[in-house]
Amino acid sequence: MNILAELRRRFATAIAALAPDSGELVELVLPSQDAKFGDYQANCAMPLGKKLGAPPRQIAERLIAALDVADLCEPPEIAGPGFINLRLRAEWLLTKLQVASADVERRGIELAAAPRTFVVDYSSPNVAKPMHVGHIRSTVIGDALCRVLKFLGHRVISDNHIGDWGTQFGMIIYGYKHFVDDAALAQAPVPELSRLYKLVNRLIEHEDQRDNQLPALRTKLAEQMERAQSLSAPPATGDEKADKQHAKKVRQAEAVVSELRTELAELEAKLAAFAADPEQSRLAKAHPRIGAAALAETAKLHAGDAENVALWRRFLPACLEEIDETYQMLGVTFDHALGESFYHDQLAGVVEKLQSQGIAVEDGGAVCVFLDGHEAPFIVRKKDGAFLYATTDLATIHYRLREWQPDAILYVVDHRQSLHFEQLFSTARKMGCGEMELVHVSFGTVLGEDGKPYKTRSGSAVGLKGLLDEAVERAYEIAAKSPQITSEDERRTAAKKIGIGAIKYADLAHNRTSDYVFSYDKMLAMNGNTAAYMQYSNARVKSIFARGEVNIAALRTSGAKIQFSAPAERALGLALLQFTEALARVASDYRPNHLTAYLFELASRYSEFFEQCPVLKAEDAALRDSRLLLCDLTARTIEQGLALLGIETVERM
RNA sequence: GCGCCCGUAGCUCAGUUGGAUAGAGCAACGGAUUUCUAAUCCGUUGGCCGCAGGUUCGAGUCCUGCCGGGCGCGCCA
Repeated sequence: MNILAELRRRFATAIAALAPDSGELVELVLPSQDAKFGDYQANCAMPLGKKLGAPPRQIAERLIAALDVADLCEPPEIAGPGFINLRLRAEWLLTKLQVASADVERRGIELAAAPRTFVVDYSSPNVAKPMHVGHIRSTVIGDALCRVLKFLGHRVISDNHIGDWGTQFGMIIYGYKHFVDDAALAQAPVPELSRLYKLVNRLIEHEDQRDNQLPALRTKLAEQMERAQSLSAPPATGDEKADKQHAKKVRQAEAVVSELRTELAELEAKLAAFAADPEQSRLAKAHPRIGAAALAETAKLHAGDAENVALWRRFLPACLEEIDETYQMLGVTFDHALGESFYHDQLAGVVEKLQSQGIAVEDGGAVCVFLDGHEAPFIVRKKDGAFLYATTDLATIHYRLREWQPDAILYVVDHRQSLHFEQLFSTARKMGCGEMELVHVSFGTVLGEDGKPYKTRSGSAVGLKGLLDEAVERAYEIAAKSPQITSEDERRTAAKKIGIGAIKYADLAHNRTSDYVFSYDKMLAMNGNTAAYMQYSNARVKSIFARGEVNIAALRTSGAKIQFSAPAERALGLALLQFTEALARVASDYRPNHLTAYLFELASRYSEFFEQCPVLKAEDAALRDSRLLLCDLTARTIEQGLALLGIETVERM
């Protein structure tokens, strides 16, 4: 039951009676922020008053007269400039709670009246490269969105657009041809391939740092120093504004120089450290221009070279296995994992189509799409003939359109790629993709406690597996503290659920559009808006049934009635009925933090209830049953809510 | 140079798309209780919502300009 939607339906009729073309004003029916203003409030009398040229309070009266809510609300009240405050009738709430309680399958949550088809594109790691902290948000947010949309009755197709056809594979092939340890490969392919990738990657990185980055940085530093120098002796113009702007430019130029200096020092230190390792320097000397060589292997693969294609076929399963291990740990699955390689034979066709439609033109040897509002073109074919991820993404849209006819494709990808998606979507629309909604579900960066992007001390990306392991390890301490858990086995299982849950919840609880600071201590805290707190709340609620030896499943369908004997019960009951609204919000703006906020709110309502209302020691059996049912519905809501976030619960904690 | 995003309590973050007196957790301080799991609950302190204008019944939210920060910008993904 979606109370808000129901109230809006009722108001739509009333508004139409006053002003036929003001349907959008139903959006101004909202949950009240303060209980003293009732449960919900309608704020449409003010704009309507303006439109109709009448005092808002008078409009409010006319709205109420035209409004048919007697079955669900107490008589509406007008307050302030014309707010209409609505308080739901207890009997009505109780009826709806009773329905939710008895509905074992879906606890009263209705399926979408108009189901849509969503393709959700998320996670998208590069095979060969170990997954790192940068993949966590996409994976976790995408998974949660899939679960919520599916639960609401939509058709959801999750597709992991893995990078299985790029340069990293060239590196592995190069590594295999020059550094392979055959015995190790035969025994355990995954670690050996991983070793090869890392080795080649490090050599290429070093080469790039030495031959490209270092000189470039030096040049840039010299330029900027010169610039700072030339700025530092300004002619005082007497114009205050111009002088201020000049001073700002000087400050900025100096800051840039100091930043570049630090950068240069760091780079030099890295190169020195590399040179100090005799084995590494030997390899670097033995493999000059390794970057170009790896690219050549990639090019051969793309060109269909028999040996490289065979190696690709041979190595890919092992690489996927490695990734799957992480997904298993996270409890994340996909309907499809159609990677870049799946589209490689469709790319030429995409470019041809763009050109024949006159959307793309050749420019400087490359095939480009020039778009309004963008200076830089969207390049779909390089001058050397190779295709880019822009090309693959367009081919992917075509394939999805043809194969699944989606109403929307969601790309759960970090915000730095927003320009790419703007261009991609514009180009796709030019090519024609109907009414389909294309959404970049963007998110911010995971930061360390210093406020900078989360990195290891040496400056490399933090491996995802290690990150998860550490969370589980730390969660073990929580499990070990529980007097409820007695077996080592249960402790281990609980630690996994608490640790993984903590990481996921911390991520999902933040507004995805902002960056957030990664902190084990905060995410594993037993207080506040964390998974551990929610899991603990749930375990505590459920412990009541065991202690009271209650067969709660039987009670649900026994016909026992829920009643409100105290304000805390009513407040809890109302919160329980608002679960649907939270889910609807998640689905409408693709933001799971609406659900975490709801769950935390629900847990607070439950705490107050639990404090004020004895359950097992209730005055009489009927009240005890009623409260048990409220407890049960709370636990089921928390469990269902966490499950929709991809988070498991524990029985004891 | 151009474009996008951000600035809310000491810290970490919400703020239902323009609604009433801006919220939560942590930290600090003060209370409660013979526990249904004290991993609790209640209260107090703490805010020029970066600054200045504007729009209107009403602005943390919208528009403009500044200040401060992040990110991106032709052949990487």
